[in-house]
Amino acid sequence: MPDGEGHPLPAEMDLRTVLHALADPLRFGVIAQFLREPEGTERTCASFQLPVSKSTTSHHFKVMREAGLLRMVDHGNSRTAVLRGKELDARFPGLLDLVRAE
Amino acid sequence: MPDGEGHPLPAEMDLRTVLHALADPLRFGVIAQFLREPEGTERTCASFQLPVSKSTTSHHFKVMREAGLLRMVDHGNSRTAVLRGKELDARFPGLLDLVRAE
DNA sequence: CCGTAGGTTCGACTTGCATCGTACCTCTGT
DNA sequence: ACAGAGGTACGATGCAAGTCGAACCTACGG
Repeated sequence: MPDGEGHPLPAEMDLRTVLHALADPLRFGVIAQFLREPEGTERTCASFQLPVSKSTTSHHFKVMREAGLLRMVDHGNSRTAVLRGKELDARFPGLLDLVRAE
Repeated sequence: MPDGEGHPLPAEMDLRTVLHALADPLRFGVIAQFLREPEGTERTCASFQLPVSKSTTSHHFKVMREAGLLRMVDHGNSRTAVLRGKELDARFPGLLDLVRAE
């Protein structure tokens, strides 16, 4: 599957979709972990060691990707996820700060 | 039922609970309508004329109340809902601005 | 060339949430 | 005293979302 789709432009991002993505405890935790690391940090999905199966992990990352929270980067061997920090700050100012403050 | 419970203190408010409450289209619409009116505006649940039954409307207002978004005020005859604007701005700065900007 | 690691997809199951109807409560106005 | 308006509580139902296992794909390393 080519990277291709699943990465909305900032203008296409829907606040309710983003809020729904963040409302799940596992997904919220992933975003919160990204915010504790330097801007632009890349991590594999597996590195979070979520307490669910591999397919469920993939599902959650798909939800976050389609909401616009993450960008999946293909590195040949392993794909990595990156928080779309600057784009989210521009589209939804203050939102990530709220997550960070938690 | 006395007003009593169901009104968390700002410190007790949970961001994920609030995000979940806002993720629903009907509830999001209610909060958005409050934001288009003057601070402190009181409205009955029925005044929103949500396209659902009376019991479902009550359910949605309960979710918003327990999340801390609204305060129900008993006026003898009819109870009214008020957006907890200042408290939310203090606890989750920028959150209501995001809803307002939508 | 094959095994392994990291992800995705698919179908099935299960839990959660929105929804409804009904019954009930509390005030108000008549 | 009673009827109606506005809300709440409860049980049941239907659909969406989270979860899983199994199969598959791609790239890398031995």
